[in-house]
Amino acid sequence: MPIHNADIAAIFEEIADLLEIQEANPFRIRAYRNAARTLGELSQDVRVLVEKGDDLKRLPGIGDDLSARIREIVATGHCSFLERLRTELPPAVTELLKIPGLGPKRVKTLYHDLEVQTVEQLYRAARDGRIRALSGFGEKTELNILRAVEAHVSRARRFKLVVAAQYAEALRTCLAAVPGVKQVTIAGSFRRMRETVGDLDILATAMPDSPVMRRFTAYDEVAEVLSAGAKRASVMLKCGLQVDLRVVAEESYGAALQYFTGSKAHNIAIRRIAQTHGLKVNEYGVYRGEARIAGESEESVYRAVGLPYIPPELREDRGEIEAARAGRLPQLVELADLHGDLHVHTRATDGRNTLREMALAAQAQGFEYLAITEHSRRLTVAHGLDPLRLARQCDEIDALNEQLTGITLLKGIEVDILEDGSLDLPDKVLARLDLVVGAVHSKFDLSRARQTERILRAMEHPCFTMLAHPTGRLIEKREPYDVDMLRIIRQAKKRGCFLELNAHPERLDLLDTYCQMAKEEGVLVSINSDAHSSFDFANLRFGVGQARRGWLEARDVLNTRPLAELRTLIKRTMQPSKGVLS
DNA sequence: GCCGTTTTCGGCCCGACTGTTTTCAGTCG
Repeated sequence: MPIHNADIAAIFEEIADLLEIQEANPFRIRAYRNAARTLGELSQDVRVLVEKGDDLKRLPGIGDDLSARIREIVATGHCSFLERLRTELPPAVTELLKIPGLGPKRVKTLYHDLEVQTVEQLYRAARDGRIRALSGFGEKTELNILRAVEAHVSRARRFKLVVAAQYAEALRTCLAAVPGVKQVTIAGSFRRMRETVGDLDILATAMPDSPVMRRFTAYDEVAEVLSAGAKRASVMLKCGLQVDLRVVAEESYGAALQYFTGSKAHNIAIRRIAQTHGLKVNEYGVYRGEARIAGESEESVYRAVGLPYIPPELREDRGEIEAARAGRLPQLVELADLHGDLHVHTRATDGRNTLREMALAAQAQGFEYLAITEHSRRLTVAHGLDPLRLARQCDEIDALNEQLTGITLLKGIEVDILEDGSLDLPDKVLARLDLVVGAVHSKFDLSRARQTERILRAMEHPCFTMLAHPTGRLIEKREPYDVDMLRIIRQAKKRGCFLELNAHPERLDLLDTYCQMAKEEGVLVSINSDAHSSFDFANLRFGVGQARRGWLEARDVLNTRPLAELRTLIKRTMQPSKGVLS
């Protein structure tokens, strides 16, 4: 079985866990974790790099030792260092580190004094009252462990951004109304527009006597108060979402926002830079010795360490700091840059609104064009269009375009890509359309090679304009299908066609790293709503967020183009030489 | 174990809260 980046990352994580329990040098542990992170986010296959003889030490956080370990893992499929560690400690104990409240010190004590190796053994030890007797533990800790194990078994999940947004907005409104509160901002991964969030981080500025903390812990959706101090509190909502509130004085707002937005890796990198300038950055400000020199705004924090403002979506320590330093930060795309939407449905198939309703809703968004792209006949569950029904819809669109002013409907289709890579409608039918969006809706489990060939072949079709939701994943529901995205992106470049970034909050597919890849290869991405109702245009903000996380600028996005330019770009994807279009 | 605007050696982000202890270690974000 070929070794994937994720396999190597998992090995390094396990090594870090075991070293941690052995109380190894913390910086050595961090080195393994950093390397695991680097590999986990790498868009290229490390195995391929190794086989090509590339120098792995080019990768951040990979030096002599770790590159040798990677080579060993790629060559043999296992890591002798990890195997040696496993003889010293049972591998199952690393599972204990995942229990909130248990760190390496406590896990080590539990293992040595009570021979606890597994979560089940931990549960029994806590239930039987054996943990409270250990030095450094007490009754309260034992109870907390018991509850943490119960919660762990029921598995704390991540929340889709759109779901977290509902809780976040309600809480923000509630807290903003508390006396003495000045500003309330949702920070954390929510502000960075990650596709899912593990918890909500809320920042408030307030007068010292404001009852904001009390109101927060007494909020009626709170199931449990996890911790509560003067400056910080954590609660668990009834829905299972953890919320942390941090309260700071107004003068510290920028520093606290920067700190609380993260990511952790980004903040560590920023603080390290601050050190080289003889500065200290914390959530209250930027300090030279005792003197506070910045912190009222995020801009001031970045300026103090010699950097321009970095947008939250970029703060992942994935090259944004180097880009900032070099003055090469992207001018990220914004919702207002979009001129239209190239993927929506109507009542003709599985949408809820009529053509006219969708057109008017798009116009209300300020759009200049809207492509109607129904499902094709193979997708019977969605009542997909056959050639006759599609022809009728095209006539309807032509007629409606005569009546509408200020918005143009484009005739399209979301045509199924069949298992062999052919398209689900005859060439002559496709040739009448303004654009053809191809999508995989079946046979998700093909091998990587066959799935990739299937899509590449579909893209060869002379009418093919755009690949919809390129990996097919549904967040928290369905894994992406296995494809070689680099090959698909390069094929798109060769063919001059486009990739969709589907803004549906359950899809958000392309992933951010693939957006970056598309940009680097010079392939335009279209941010589409895949709207099935007139309300769904609201989801475009999530798509734009994902695009920003992928470093996309307005010029990297197809549907920021005015209609005339869009038509020219689409026309270029057509290949009349193949005869289909004549 | 990595890395270099002070460094090829000696550093490596920083503070809040909890619980157990009685001045602080452990954990978390």
